[in-house]
Amino acid sequence: MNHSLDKTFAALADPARRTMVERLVIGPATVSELALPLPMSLPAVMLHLKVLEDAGLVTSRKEGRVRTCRIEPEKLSLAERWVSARRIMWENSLDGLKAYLDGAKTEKKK
Amino acid sequence: MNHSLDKTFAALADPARRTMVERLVIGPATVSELALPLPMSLPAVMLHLKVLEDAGLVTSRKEGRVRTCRIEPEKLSLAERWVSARRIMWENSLDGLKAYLDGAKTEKKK
DNA sequence: GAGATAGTTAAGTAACTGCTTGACAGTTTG
DNA sequence: CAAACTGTCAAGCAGTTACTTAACTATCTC
Repeated sequence: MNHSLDKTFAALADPARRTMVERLVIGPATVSELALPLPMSLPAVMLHLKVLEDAGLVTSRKEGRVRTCRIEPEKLSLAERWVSARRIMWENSLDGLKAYLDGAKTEKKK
Repeated sequence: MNHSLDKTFAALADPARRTMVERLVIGPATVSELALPLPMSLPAVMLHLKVLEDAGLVTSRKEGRVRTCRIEPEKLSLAERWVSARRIMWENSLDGLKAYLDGAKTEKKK
């Protein structure tokens, strides 16, 4: 469980991989399409793809000589839920409540 | 901007650091308190704390001989927003729409 | 079947991470 | 002041990450 979050967050920590994810949320893409905007060699892109697949964020299938990649959004929302749960916990804490109220006050001042 | 996300996600990719964050959303804590559940030396915890501070997820202040750490939730919600924006994009894509409808169907079957 | 296309493997390298132990510094407390 | 407490610095080490280039395989297209 935690191990899964490790890999998900680690995968998202790299700008090249986030760029790949940003492309894939629009729809499936080939390896070359993913590589297009990235300033690196194809083998390097393959390694990033492997990291994303290992994290379960992306799956791919090879048909003929083309590998088509698509996003796997469950791991994405797993990460989202972890973060939002912590933010909510913080909002329910005294520390967070105070900061929230202060924030609301300065918001009004605007 | 992207650089900030790099550090935030990288910081969250480590279980020790997530444990520290989980402690801090409850309220401020000292370095020793953060170290208590972690299976490592104090200097190691300091390094993790440095990573969290570098990412802007945590701030700390030393009073006397005690360093008190507290969470800084803005970076947390920055990461949250990046992920949720991508999930929403995916849901609006044909790929995501299809998967969503399929999901709703299997959900009904239950 | 020759050549272009799309991807893969291998080998090597430079930099970064995550830890350790040991020595040390500043701050209370008895 | 001496001892205990809380944290910090430094050196060093093992393992991982993020690439590179070069060579290769498999698949289409003409």
